[in-house]
Amino acid sequence: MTLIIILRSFEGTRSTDDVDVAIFPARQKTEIPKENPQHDVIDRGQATSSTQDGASASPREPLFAVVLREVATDRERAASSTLDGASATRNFGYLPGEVTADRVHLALEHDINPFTNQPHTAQYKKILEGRKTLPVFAHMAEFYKIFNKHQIIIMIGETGSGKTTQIPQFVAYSDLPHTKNKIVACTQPRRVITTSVAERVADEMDVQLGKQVGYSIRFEDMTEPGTTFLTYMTDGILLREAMHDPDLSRYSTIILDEAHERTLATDILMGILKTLVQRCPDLKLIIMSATLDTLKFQKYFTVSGSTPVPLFKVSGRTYPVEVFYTQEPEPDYVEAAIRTVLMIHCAEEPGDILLFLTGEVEIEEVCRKIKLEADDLINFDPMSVGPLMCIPLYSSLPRQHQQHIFDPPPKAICPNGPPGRKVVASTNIAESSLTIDGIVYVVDPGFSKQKVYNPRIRAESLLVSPISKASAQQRAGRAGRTRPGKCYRLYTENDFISELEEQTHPEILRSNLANIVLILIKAGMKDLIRFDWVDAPAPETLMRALELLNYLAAVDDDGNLTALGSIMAEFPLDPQFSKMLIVSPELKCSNEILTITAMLSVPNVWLRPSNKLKEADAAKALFTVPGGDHLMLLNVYNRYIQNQRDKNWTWVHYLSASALLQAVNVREQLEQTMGRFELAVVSMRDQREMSLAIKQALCCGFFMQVAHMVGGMGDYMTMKDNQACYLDLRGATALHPSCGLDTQPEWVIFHEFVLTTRPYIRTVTDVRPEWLLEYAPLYFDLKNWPDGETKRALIRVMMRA
DNA sequence: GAGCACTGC
Repeated sequence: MTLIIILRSFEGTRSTDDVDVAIFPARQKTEIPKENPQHDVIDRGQATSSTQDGASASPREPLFAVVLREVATDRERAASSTLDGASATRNFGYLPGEVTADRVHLALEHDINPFTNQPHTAQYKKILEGRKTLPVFAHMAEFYKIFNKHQIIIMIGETGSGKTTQIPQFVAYSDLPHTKNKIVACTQPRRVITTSVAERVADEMDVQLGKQVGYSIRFEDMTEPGTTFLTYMTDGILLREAMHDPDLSRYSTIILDEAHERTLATDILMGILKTLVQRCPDLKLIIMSATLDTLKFQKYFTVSGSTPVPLFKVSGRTYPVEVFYTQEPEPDYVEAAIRTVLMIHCAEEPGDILLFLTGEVEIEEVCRKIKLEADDLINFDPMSVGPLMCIPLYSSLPRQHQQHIFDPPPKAICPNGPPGRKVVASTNIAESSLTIDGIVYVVDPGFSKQKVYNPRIRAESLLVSPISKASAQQRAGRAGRTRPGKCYRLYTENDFISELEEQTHPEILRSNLANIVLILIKAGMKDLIRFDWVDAPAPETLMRALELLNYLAAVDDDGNLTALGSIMAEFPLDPQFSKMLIVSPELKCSNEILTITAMLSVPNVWLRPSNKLKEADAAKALFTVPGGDHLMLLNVYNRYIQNQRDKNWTWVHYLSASALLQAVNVREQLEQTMGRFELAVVSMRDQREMSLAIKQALCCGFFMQVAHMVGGMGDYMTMKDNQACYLDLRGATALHPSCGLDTQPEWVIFHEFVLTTRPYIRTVTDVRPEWLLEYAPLYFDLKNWPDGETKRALIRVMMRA
């Protein structure tokens, strides 16, 4: 078994990467030092407007019409040598890869849009004037000097430098992708930014969105093949494309933006592109990042022995932020945060406050307390303290509630009274995804919830952990977007310097990689140990991923992709789900499995507002079905469809309308993928038969997420892996209280393992052990199991059969 | 008898 050898070789190189959870030293009280504050002034970029040189051109001649002709003649010249080089001068030197900033300025000032040959609209000039004030714009000449000469560039562009909108346009002028049927791509980690930036750039280039400039995100392709030459896309989309076309041959230049965020997809793309650029000398690559880990990228992309990949730096345009630290560590950051907010409210100039917390419950609690305290202050002294409004912000908050962060601060209570102030208490969503205008003060306790993956128990879980220096800097920066601001860090400067990691651990070191490994194998990269990772994941994580894929029969014992695995890779899902979907037509329940998969792929649909807990639980109980939580999700979805996806209906039943709508979209997309492989969408009439079939399908995908009740007291043992199925109850878990089962079945399949007040399994359905033995004989090969209650139970099941 | 940080295909 080669797979075993591959796995062994992982074991041999093991350097398990346990995530450090350093907690700040405990201590007594907080003081915000007002005198002698520590300054941490954030670089203020200059807004320099570019200067135009005197290169003259007849203003009416369409420039790119000339370019197109020139390129054509260039090709002819190469073919027949009938033309001399003079034409290049006549046509302002527009040759791919040879353009200069002077020429581009000329084109920008021209009356005719070179990309459409239409006269520019009135708004074009107006927008152009704005663009000229962006810091990046002043560095155009420098950019072309580097870009024309090098295949790879690392760009450091701080917040507000304009890199995301301008650099792809600069590239387009140099690559002239439309003249050679190529595309310039710029990836983003998030969908909203992708679409809004594309829209902005289409305006700047004076073209219609979806024509020359477009975007591509899941569920929405706003591009026109043959016309679009600049595409903004999410990194996941490009990764999917790389799976099908490892040469990414459509592209002339690929720009990976926000590389410092180190999303899974961007990390893998960096690995793929590093080898790809060596193979394809015509492909250019720009890595754009906001922080100084660009040196790491530079080192990574520089092939040993050759000259270093050039760095191109443009400073940002933000206002200085003064940073304060506490003199002593804070024993209770929540309490300290409340005190700091109130202190700012009483003592500081008008300006809104952004407070970073870790999760929904904490945020709601803090908002409630701040409101109580602020009301007390007003009652006590209405003439010196203004009203304070505290707004929660986290992603599962319904959209219309999220909108409140844009509300103006409350008005003064009496005509000459002190003005009101707005506090936004937010999760990390406000660190990079959402920008709130008017924030002048940031309160940063220094923690966030972070995903950690423990390959040994195969579980991802969320842990409240200290943030990184980079993250703290990002949070502070949020105070300086509209005017100079202040950031109060609720930890000591010493802790900042010595306790915080430089960067947040990249996602790839904190995730289950089964999905990624399948994509890489499908893209032809079988040798995962030698894959050139920016940061290599723990060998054990890779081993677990390969092992899972092998159990699911997606890869064979030699580590080769099977026919089944090849189809599985096409689904935008974890491999357990795709396996389950692919077998479901045989079990005559693919219609239902599609729905269950969609429901489990979107955020939690159950709303539970803190002031309506009982009502929400009662509403949820109405959806209960005997079979378990998976069938309950199916029931909710079907009722949602029966009720014409009515928002009102979702509201009265305490269901998330947006999550359900997402489920509809996901389901549609999965159904399309099923269709591509002629997997039928079928149902059974008999309800009892059907629920049995659904549970069997669940077993086909999730046989590794089985728990067995031991001891009869509601303690369950999860089967972490063949080796660790001990009687030891330290590993015992329980059904989560949200579970809809009214009994405690002996064998269950669970969707999530959560670590909160204790280990829980959530979203649970009872199954029969004989199905497990039937559908996953490889995994349940008892020869390899240690003795124990679970093994004995399984042997009894075998004997019965 | 609890609590889903945040993205992405």
